[in-house]
Amino acid sequence: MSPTRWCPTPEQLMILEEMYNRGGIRTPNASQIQRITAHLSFYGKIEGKNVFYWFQNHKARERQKLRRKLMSKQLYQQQLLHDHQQLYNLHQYHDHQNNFLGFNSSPSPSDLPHLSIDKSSADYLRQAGGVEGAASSLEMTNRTWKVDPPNMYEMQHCLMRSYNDHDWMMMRDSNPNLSCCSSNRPLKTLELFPITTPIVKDQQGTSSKPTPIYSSTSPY
Amino acid sequence: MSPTRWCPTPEQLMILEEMYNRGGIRTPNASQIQRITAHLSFYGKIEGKNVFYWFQNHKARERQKLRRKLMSKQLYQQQLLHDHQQLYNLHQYHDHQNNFLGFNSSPSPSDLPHLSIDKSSADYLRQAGGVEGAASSLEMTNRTWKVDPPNMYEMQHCLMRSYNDHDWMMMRDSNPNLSCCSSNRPLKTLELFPITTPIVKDQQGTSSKPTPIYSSTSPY
DNA sequence: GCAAATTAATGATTTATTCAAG
DNA sequence: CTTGAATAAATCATTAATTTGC
Repeated sequence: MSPTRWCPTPEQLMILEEMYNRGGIRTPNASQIQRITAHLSFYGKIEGKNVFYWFQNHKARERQKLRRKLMSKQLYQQQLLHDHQQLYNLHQYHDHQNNFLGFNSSPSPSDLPHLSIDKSSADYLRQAGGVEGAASSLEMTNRTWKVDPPNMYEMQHCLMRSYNDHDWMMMRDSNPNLSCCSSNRPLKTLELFPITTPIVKDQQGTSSKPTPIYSSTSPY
Repeated sequence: MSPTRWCPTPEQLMILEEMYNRGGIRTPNASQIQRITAHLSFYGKIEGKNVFYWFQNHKARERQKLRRKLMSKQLYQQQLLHDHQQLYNLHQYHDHQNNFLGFNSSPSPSDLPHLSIDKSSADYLRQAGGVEGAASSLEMTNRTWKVDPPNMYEMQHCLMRSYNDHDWMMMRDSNPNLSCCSSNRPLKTLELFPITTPIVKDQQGTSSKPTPIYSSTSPY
């Protein structure tokens, strides 16, 4: 039927987040998942596994965010200290990113009563003893900071460069060949114009978890 | 900054499309990208990232087109008529899908033979590079965190299975090869153009990542 | 014909989801 | 479970088509 992956509707997402934040649900068990799924299916197609995965990942990533936040706070304080010491040096720190921007501006569930989970729902969904301290609804964006790059490009993506066109990124070229375990070779430069014809296996569709291009969801 | 974006010449575009359609290239690895870039640079300015993005976008948009096409054919209204009433009934709706099947029926236009990639081109593009990724040291401290203890229910590794309803979870399994079917990754497409020795056999689904290319998410 | 105005394509980024190793 | 990495989807942003009025 639908070869596409689950794409949560805003309502679904909101409900899920409500369950996470207010309901304190972290790792719903099978029957909980089923109930949640049934509930959410009103707002769009969804399967139990989607719910499961969502909670898994959301929990993991909330923790990650929290940790990162603490970390950056530490760094920030260190930085402050450091800056303070060097206040009168000639160094100028240009604007220190801070472009972690938003807070989620999603409407609170109270604004959309129909979407909110009512207490009874939350109750029956709540797992026994499952409510944790719950970092609760701090929603931060994933974005942290970017090191301000000498040039515009060097952003994400490992090592993107902008100057020469062939020096765009340090492309690791894994050769999933068998030899991978026998000896670790040092990095070698890639030749742009290979002289010989490669014997190689690889390219899409070979080698272990292939490049195979195609995820199962692809109708190709 | 970003003065202007890449604007592919007709020749470049044609070659890229040839590579995509006839060559079956979808996600070129690093060395392939370099070679393609080198090749295309004859026809105009281009960098590796342009090639990378092109394949990303083209793949995504082709899939999108296809999906739309399929979508319109199939009764799509079932989803829309999912009413709220049904929710609280003891509905047993099966969302059996698991079926994707299409195979791309290789569109094959090449009206300008002199621009099409010839065999040698395709060959060298299939060469696998030899550089192995530098080992990145993981410094992640394992933090202690009491997992939500109450319900570490049976799931975890695959015991999630049908309850009364559909079996919705196939989860990853220690043995992902067999029987997994619904919508998990490791399915491969056949090569449209097995130019090089097709190593049909490889260690199925075990270890070894696909050709890494680069990550699109690393502002962390 | 021809630009300003609109719209469609598509290059480039960012975000979300999945995979699979530890 | 936790987590980094890979990938797909969504989105942003700019260029090309195209429409429209003159």
